[in-house]
Amino acid sequence: MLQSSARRAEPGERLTVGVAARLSRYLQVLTQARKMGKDRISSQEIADYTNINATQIRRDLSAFGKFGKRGVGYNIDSLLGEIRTILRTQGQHNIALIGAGRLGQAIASSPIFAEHGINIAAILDKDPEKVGRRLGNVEVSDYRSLASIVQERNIIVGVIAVPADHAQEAADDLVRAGVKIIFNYSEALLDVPSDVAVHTSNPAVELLYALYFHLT
Amino acid sequence: MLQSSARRAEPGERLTVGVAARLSRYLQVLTQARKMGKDRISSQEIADYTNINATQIRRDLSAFGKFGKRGVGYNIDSLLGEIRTILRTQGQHNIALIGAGRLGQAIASSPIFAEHGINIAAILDKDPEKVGRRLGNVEVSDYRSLASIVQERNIIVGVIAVPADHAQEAADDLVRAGVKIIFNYSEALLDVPSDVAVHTSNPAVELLYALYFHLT
DNA sequence: TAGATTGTTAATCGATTAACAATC
DNA sequence: TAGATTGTTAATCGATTAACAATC
Repeated sequence: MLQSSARRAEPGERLTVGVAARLSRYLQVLTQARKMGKDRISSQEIADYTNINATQIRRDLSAFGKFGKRGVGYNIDSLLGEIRTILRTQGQHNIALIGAGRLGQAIASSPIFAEHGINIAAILDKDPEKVGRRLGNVEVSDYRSLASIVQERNIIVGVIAVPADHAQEAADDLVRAGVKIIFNYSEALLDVPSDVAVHTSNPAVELLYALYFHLT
Repeated sequence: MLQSSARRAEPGERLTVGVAARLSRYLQVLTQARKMGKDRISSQEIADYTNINATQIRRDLSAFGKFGKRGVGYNIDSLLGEIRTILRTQGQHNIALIGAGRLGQAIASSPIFAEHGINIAAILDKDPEKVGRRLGNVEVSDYRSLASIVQERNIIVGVIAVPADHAQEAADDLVRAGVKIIFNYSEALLDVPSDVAVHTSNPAVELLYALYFHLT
């Protein structure tokens, strides 16, 4: 028997939610560490930046292969490649940004998406003043052309950066255009069909939760 | 023996990370549902908005008391009060926003913090052009007065909304001023003492993770 | 070699879920 | 009453952690 008792994940196997979330965070740390000129990193260093236990990190990684060197750590470039393969995020992904207001402008001008191979392929707004202007590298399009743009530019994610009172309308239009993943930066609760995934980002909620651990 | 086998949490007991995170999310849903004019809600409705299992929600809540009515659901106002008591977030909390650029402006003009009793008590920027202007209800202060403002205005949280290359400097200055909770909206990794909690928000990382479940 | 760090085990703890009686 | 939904049990599964041999 060559098979050891340690379980190694099958290639086609689906990750659990927890593992996928943690691998994504390792990806961010590795990306930044590389930018800072490092070429290797230990599980303890990743732990310091993510607040994820170092043993857990080694365990997560060793489920897919032996990526590290004992006594040395992990090579950042090769680990980045391994995790991208596991998460299947090697390619380029196109997203549409709804809303060219202050938040939309902040998102469009941030390098945060490009760094991870995510391409803002369209920015849409209803305001004629904003249509035609450039934000980042993208020209703002008329909101009414949402459906055709989603189809033409192969967009799979919609990012909602409009005030709460227009968020549901944007979600409805994205769903009608065929988008299955929505990131919601308004505080509104969105009603969508069950095959559409909504991620609502609410800094205030995260803050309340952080405060709890500070106050106790 | 009046004591049942179901364990009820002690008043002084510390919540686990998972419970505190989920309670915070219930808080958000309840806040929004109330704004939409509802006065009661079922565990299934909360489940639909949070993607947290309805049984888990009932279990989380029943650990602290019998807050619902069978056949009816939960009263939104009273449940809000109960959760706020559990999370000890009844009061007003003061935060400082570092950076009055596009992201800072978006955060300052959003109702998302005020809705949860979080008060943006100061906004700081290095740019003389921005100092003195008003964002939301707050006048932008000179970055150099950070330390004195943190002390005077009883600020316990710093929100970093500056470009990555200035984020570490902002973190260092916040730590020196005595702030123990930092929200980092840049993509930089921050080095801070171990008694300071850093929450880095990275939409790209969350997106990669959402994509994984979409693609598989 | 000596020191550092991985990969793995084993044990524990909390999260998750289906099912259903209780009860509004 | 009939229908709906909570509160609770019981069973399972994944997360977490300390410890340490393997090995770079």
